[in-house]
Amino acid sequence: MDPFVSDTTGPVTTSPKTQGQEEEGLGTDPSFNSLTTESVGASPDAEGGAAATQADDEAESGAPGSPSPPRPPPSISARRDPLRAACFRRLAASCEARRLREAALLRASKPPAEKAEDPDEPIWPPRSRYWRRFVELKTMGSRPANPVPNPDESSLSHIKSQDMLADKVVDQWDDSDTENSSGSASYQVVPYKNVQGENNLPVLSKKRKFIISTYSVQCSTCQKWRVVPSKLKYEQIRENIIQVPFSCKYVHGWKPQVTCHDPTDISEDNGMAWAIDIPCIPQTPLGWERNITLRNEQSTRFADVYYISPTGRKVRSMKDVERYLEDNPDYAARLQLSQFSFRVPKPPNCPRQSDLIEPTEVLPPVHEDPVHNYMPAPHGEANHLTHIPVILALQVPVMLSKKRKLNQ
DNA sequence: GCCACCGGTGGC
DNA sequence: GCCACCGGTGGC
Repeated sequence: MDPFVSDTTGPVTTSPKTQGQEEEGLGTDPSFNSLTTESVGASPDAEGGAAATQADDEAESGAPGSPSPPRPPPSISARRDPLRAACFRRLAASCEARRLREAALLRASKPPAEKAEDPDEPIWPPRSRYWRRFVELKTMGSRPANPVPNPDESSLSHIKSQDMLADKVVDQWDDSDTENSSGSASYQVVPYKNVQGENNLPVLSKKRKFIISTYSVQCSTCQKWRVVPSKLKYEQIRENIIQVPFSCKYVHGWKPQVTCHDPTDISEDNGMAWAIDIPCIPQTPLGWERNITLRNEQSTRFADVYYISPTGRKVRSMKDVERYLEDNPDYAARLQLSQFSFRVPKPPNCPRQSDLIEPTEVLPPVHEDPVHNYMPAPHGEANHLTHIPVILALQVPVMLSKKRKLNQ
């Protein structure tokens, strides 16, 4: 039996919360029913932001006719941690590579005159369909029939709105409705007029938020990365990955006919930031939400983990959980502290000394047909200037270092 | 005033 | 060295 096909009768996990989550219809449902992104950390200012924004800054300062004055380059040398600085340098390089790739594609598909002179158009991330849709609607000055919520809305809303969001995503990927915005216009960035009839355009904050938009698991056999279509499915895999090492054969639970012979779904040079997750973290209790906040590159730590309770309370530590359960004995009867974990992901290529796995050894090859073929649009693309999409990756816990030692 | 973000600190 | 915990602080 496929332990990761959760719509079967025998899910691997046995906890009540798992069963409850299974009832939400994960499994083979390809409609991406966990679209909630994890809100993650932001740099307090544009200058001190992640190096992922470096390409953005450079592009802005170098763009002809740019209203922004040139900015000084990020002070990589000033960073405290050389390893972390190297990580972010690689990230910046990958972002720049992605920008160049997509810019080239855009040039090939768009007449030069058209890409013109819209000073509002962002340089990085490259102009995507969402931005073009935004410009299109902005030009039309239309009021969508169904203004949709900002994807940055409270993550708590995901439980009740997963199906709705999934429907929207399916609609969003249907280009045939471009002419008819009623009902299925892009839910990402939609300008509309306020009651005074003024254009209420999205506010481009200076804050740069890391948004976990993609969940990926590494095959224990071929070491290729497989994108997991939902956060809940990802958490199921993560909880059991030691007992049941992930393999490509389990991918058919959400994407049929995938084997180790197929190219990797996603590679580390796709322009997104990566965070390597911790195995065997218990699934988030039903009604709760586990969020990861990536800190900026200058911070002494990579990320923070917190839970949002069903009542909306944010807990940041096990002590917080204890206090919450003391204050809410009704929940205490159904919850155990062991269902919570505040272990944080680590940056890619920056393993802790105690870690055996070096991600650089298992880099998958580049896939021409990346994750977006069957993944929902990352919320991070909703606002290009502020959101940096992050891949939360779960690496197989294999003793690669031993293998390497044998080879040496 | 709230809260996201950050860093200090102490335990292991 | 790593990590859990939590208080300070600045932006909104």
